[in-house]
Amino acid sequence: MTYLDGLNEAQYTAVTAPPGPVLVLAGPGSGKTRVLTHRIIYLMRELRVPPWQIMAVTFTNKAAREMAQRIARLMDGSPRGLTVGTFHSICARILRREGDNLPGYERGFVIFDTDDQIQVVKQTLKDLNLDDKKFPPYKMLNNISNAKNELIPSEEYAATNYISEVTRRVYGRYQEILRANNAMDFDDLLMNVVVLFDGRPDILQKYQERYQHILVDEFQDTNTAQYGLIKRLAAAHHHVFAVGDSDQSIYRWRGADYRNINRFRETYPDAQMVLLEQNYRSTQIILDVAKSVIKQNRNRVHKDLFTEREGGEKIVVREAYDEQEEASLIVDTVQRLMLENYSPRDFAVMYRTNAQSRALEEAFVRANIPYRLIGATQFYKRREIKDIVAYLRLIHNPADTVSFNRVINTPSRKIGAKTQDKVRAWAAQLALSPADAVVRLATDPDVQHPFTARAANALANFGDMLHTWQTIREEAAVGDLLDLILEGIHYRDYLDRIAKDDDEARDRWANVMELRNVAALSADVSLEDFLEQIALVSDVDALDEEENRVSLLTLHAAKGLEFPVVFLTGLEDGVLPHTRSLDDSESLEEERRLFYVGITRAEDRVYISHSFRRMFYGNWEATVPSRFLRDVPSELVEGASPAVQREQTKTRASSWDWSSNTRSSSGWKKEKRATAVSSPKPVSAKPKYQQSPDFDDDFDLAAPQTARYETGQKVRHAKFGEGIVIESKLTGNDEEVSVAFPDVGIKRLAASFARLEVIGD
DNA sequence: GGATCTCATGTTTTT
DNA sequence: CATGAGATCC
Repeated sequence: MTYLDGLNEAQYTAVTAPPGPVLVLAGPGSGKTRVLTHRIIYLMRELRVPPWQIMAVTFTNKAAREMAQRIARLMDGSPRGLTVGTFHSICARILRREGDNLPGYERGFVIFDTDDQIQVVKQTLKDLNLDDKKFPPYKMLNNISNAKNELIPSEEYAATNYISEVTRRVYGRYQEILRANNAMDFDDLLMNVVVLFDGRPDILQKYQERYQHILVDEFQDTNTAQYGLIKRLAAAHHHVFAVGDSDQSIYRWRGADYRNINRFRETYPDAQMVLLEQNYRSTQIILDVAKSVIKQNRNRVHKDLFTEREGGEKIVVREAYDEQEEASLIVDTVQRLMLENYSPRDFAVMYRTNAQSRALEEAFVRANIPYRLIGATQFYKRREIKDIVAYLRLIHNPADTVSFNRVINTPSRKIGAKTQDKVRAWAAQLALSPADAVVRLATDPDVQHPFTARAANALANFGDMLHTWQTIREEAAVGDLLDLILEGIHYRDYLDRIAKDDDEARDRWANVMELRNVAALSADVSLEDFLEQIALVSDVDALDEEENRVSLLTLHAAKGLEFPVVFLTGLEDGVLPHTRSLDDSESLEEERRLFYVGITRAEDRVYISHSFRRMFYGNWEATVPSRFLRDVPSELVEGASPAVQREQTKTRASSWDWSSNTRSSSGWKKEKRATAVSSPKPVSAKPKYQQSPDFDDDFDLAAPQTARYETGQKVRHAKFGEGIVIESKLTGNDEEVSVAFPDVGIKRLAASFARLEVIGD
């Protein structure tokens, strides 16, 4: 039984538990994926459960992939018929299989993503004559989504006030439109399976018999729909193996409810509970910090995390002056640690909001350290990808009016809004979808239509193309179909036209080619499956995970990952915890869990930073160090306490300009920086008239008022050597100089950091 | 039909 | 500040 050898006692207990409800409370780094995979193998090998009777559910494709891979490795090949997937993909599969039993839907429904949903809500508001200023589409959509996650259909949506009354109507109409488009949104995938099961006990029974064993990962993140789904499937046999950690529940705002963990114990009073408390990731110090942070939350199951990695480096807490300094502190530390055998991939910089990534990126670019931004603009949300996918979707499902609207005049074929309205009205008259109507126009020369010759011609051309694609899509591989589309619509030319510069056009085209590659890779996949795949998969870029780069990511994106060195930034009240959570204790606890998740990602070292001032909506504001820092025991921290650091920053800051042009000369002190900032000394760019006699240039970070470099100047840079200034512009509080260096190429440099020496014009 | 301007807006986002 | 959506102009 080699595969059971390396398990600790608690893991072993969980893996070998007798069939029945099992709840595994797994602390961070306690080997939960290991337990899940080994449990699956145990079921198959020891309990002789056939693989097709096992379903393992995760939230992300990545988690599903990892689990499947680990099983395959341990078993020498993937077991036939084993179901491992996300909630959404498993539900989509069930709905496809039961396509004929779904009231209101036809086979081959498509999946609408968030963008499409917004379009539908806008259409809904128009239909109902509602003002989209008063009822912002995304808010309406949120309400609808929340209702679906709670398994509340539109008819049961409680109209307790004006807003909810409107929401109820919007929700109802929204569903009608989805059905007319033969489309489901993400939430429908879950809810419709539940609805199907509730309406058809025979179908439910079929799946209950098929899936005798159900395993759920990240159980704390389940919402009511997901929990309801599991509960129904397991109602007959109770063979549910749930793994989760309520301390890592950070998706409450998406309907996730960690109380499902308690519900589990109510649903299955005989559930076996297993606590995984041994951590295999972090040092004891890191763990102790994490524990004292999370301890402050109420109503939680206490876990006594421990590790064999005694001691460790103390964590470091630093206050920077502003975001830029915070970023350079981090970059400096990364550079220093890279001299000690760490490589870029060992570092992760985490933040609460995406907006914070900006300053960090700039600092990494400047320092020439490779980084990757995780989860920024998703591949499939890019305009060019959405365009092409819309064509594919329309070919597959002519009822999809959202895609039709997107595509009818993209690239422009001179079919304006007026004509489009006419198309819709005319199609309705013929009882056809707009797409089918346009095809009809192209194929039936006798058809009556209301269009001018010019419009009719343009429409017929489009209809003709559509018709061709529809005809060949049976035989052609998705990749070939895609090529035909690109050619037919001259998409490359279109990109060249709309892009601001060559770079953008090239980027966008590269993305299209990336999509084409994905299509080519799935050569024998049907169009329907391909569309589903790309609708349910978000991270195409997860492919090159092996790249040796520093990771920049939000705390949310960090869950489930681990890094030797972790930087947690923006530990300020208003950022972490976020302003929007300050007046609600539940949200505040979730913010604290975010912090906890961040700390527990680290193996060796944790660096926490906050800055003294931060830009909010265009103005600088002084910050308050995060209340969470008070929960970090000072004996585990290297350096001064936040309060002491704040005093030191104030001393330093008295030299810096507070409101852009006034300077407090009275508090001026000629001392070296109090904290270990090792960034290059900024160069003063103050105009002479502002300088006082005892002015110390070393401390001046204030804005230059005039450009110091101009195009054509010869300059010397300490590292890059001699170069020629090709551009210089003032940016807020600095000057950005582009310099062409013969050996290294063109560099964009911040004048205050680059210390360029002018050597001639 | 496309470019340009103005105005409001402002967490987190596994699918 | 920076972005995006809608209106307005050409």
